Amino acid sequence: MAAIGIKDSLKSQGVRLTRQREILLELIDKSGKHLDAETLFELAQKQDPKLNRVTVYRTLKMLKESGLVDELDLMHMGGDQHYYETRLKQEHAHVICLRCGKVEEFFGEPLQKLRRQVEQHFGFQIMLARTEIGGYCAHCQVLREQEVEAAAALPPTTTAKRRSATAAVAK
Amino acid sequence: MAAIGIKDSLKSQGVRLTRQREILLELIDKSGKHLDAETLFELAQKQDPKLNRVTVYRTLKMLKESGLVDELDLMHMGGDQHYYETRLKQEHAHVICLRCGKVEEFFGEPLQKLRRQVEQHFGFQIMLARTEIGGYCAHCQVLREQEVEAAAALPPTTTAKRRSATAAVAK
DNA sequence: GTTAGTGCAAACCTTTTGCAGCTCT
DNA sequence: AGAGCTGCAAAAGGTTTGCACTAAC
Repeated sequence: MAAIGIKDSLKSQGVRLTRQREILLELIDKSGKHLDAETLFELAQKQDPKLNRVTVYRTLKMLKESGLVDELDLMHMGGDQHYYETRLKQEHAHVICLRCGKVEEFFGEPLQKLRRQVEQHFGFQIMLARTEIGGYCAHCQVLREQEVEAAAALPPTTTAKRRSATAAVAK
Repeated sequence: MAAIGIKDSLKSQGVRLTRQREILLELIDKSGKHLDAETLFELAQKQDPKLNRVTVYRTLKMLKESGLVDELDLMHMGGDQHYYETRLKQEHAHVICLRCGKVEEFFGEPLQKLRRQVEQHFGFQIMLARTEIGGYCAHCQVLREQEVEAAAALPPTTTAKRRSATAAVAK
């Protein structure tokens, strides 16, 4: 398990490996990706009911600052919380369906190319990069089409406003 | 001024053009880019002291949902607030210096290429995309180098922790 | 004249901070 | 032993909501 890599990295930085951190590290690394603080907290509490939410935040902050995990927004799909994933060697974009919430990852050379171009163009030293793409997945495109039509047909209440409402995106 | 385009777009959606919205629209469109809600609020208040902060949030939300402005995080440089810019035809990445806070914009074909690849690869319908790159600008790289060395030299207090602290990034 | 939009106050949600006590190393 | 870490409570920061009043069309 890759969590060992993280543990070693932390130890070499003089960070204490507490019971709480062991739990959180395991969860972040093993559980499916893109956990937010609250979810991580709930999972951790199952293993240690005493573990406090604050510890989760403190640990995430530390991991983020150590460059061991990346913080994502995922287009604020479910509110304004942040999501976390262990940092991969390979840069990737997150593709988020605004209807079903599914998150896909996309690896491709345009990302590396972009990186190189920015470094050259600005003489910039890149520490972290994040690409998030929001839209509708193949499956939801047709469902959304139906929803839009249904909404436009039924309520003869407001007229013009109706159209724009279909562009609204869950916050 | 481009704000007219936005106004027309709103009118065609049946959105009322109030005095408050006129003020906010002008500001968003004319003022330098990347305003956050609070700054926008302060600017707007100079023109109308009665204008409420809540109206700013409501207006931004509406513009965002109408696809007229884009919401940015800018790597959470100054906290967790969001930044806004009128949506450009041309997609671009935001390059943020983590030391001085300067934000550069980068236009380049890798962004279009990435977009096309994601659409093809997943059969995805892209509604919005965001690329943010954090690091150190040419100017701050040397300054940071000095700061890091100074920090490593002076305080002989904590030992190992010292090294990791240099990796810490302003939140 | 309607209905959308505004202001105000209060709530909400996520994240941070202060401090006393606990625990890794 | 002792600095680092945790838990608890409380605060902070950003954003949203309920409701009565106002103003745009």
